[in-house]
Amino acid sequence: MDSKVKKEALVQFGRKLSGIRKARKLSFRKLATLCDLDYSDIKKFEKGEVNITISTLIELSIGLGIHPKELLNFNTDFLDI
Amino acid sequence: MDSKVKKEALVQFGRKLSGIRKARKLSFRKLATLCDLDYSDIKKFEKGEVNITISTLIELSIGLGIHPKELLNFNTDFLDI
DNA sequence: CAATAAGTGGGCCTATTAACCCACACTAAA
DNA sequence: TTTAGTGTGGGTTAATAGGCCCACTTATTG
Repeated sequence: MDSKVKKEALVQFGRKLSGIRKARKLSFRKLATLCDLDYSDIKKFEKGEVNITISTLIELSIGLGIHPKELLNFNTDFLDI
Repeated sequence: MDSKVKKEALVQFGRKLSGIRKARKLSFRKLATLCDLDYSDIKKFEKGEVNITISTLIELSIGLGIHPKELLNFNTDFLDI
């Protein structure tokens, strides 16, 4: 797919994740513990550097206590839908 | 993560994708063309055999003309959230 | 009937995700 | 001052997703 769209989607996702984590006042390491993920990876996700899989997204949603779809609840003006 | 939860999430996602595709009366090959994906892979997604990444999910949502979060809009009773 | 489209199952190779670890600087609190 | 917590950047290795291709069977339709 168009790599610009892909990159933008990952950045949007990262911003969403970052916003939710901060709203809960969780540090990277706290969230990582809750999600059973590595703390340094969370940062990479938030920077949009990693094209994560559904299972990782599920882990994040479990750690944050939200529905997985919430993590994709961002603006999609950059998409042709 | 617990592989049972992961498996269940992928199956739920697959069912959702399958339902939306059928509602639009799209064959695997038609949807594959719209999404710029391989037709045999769509089937694997719908069977929950592949832990797809966000960018693939975005491609599917573009092809289906829906918001990406819709593809994760499934029942999450199997999750502890 | 013949041709076209669709469903199904299998396989291959490369890029990269998942899952780790480590080190250092900075801050705040004990 | 020391300790604990945090942000940040960098790295490694095994597993697997992405992106392909092919073959066969089963509708559908012209």
